[in-house]
Amino acid sequence: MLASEQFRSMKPTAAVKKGQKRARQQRFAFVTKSEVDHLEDGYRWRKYGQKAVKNSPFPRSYYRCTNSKCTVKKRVERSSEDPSVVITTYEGQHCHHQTSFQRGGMHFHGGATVALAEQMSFVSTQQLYNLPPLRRQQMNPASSESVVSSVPPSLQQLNGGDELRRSTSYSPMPSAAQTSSSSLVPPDVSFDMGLLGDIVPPGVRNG
DNA sequence: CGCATTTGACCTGCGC
DNA sequence: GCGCAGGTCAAATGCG
Repeated sequence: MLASEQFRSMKPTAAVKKGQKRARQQRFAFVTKSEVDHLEDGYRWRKYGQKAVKNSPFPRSYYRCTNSKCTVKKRVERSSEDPSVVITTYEGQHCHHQTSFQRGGMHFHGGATVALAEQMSFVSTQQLYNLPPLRRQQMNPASSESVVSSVPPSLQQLNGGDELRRSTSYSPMPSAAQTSSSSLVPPDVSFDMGLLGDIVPPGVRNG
């Protein structure tokens, strides 16, 4: 309570920072079928806020990359239509490698991560935010291979490639496809997007 | 002890 | 100009 009062006095500083809010950054929306809100995507996220949104009965959570040099933000909200569907919106791009995928990581629950990743389906930002078209190679069915190959080998190593690759190689998730017509990418690609961190860059960074 | 999460309040932008 | 909704901050609290 008292803290709040002190807080107010220093609020002005916040106003200054607000300017960043309007900054146009690359945004990527993912539709993930999961029971948990906090999806493991290979990075460490720190929750900095939670807000109830109008369109959904579920609160929206705001996460920020724990890397002080990384300005990537993530919004996580559940679909009002399908509570089991989690919509994750990434904003910005990572300037570092994954950190939480390391074995023994406090927040890394191996199986869960993979399970989630495989269920991830990329949704064109345009569909959700009506943003200008993004150059996404993933959009081309024929390029799916190139997408997979675009995954930095080092990434797979970081993640314990063998384990992940095995996990991502299993059968597609029909449920995910049903979740939204936007799941136009195969499981492998979906997973790729799940680790977006360094993925974002190729086709979009220049965009 | 350090880090992550929770929570309430404040600020900004947009629509009416 | 006012109100609403979204987004962010920082102190407090909890957990490992």
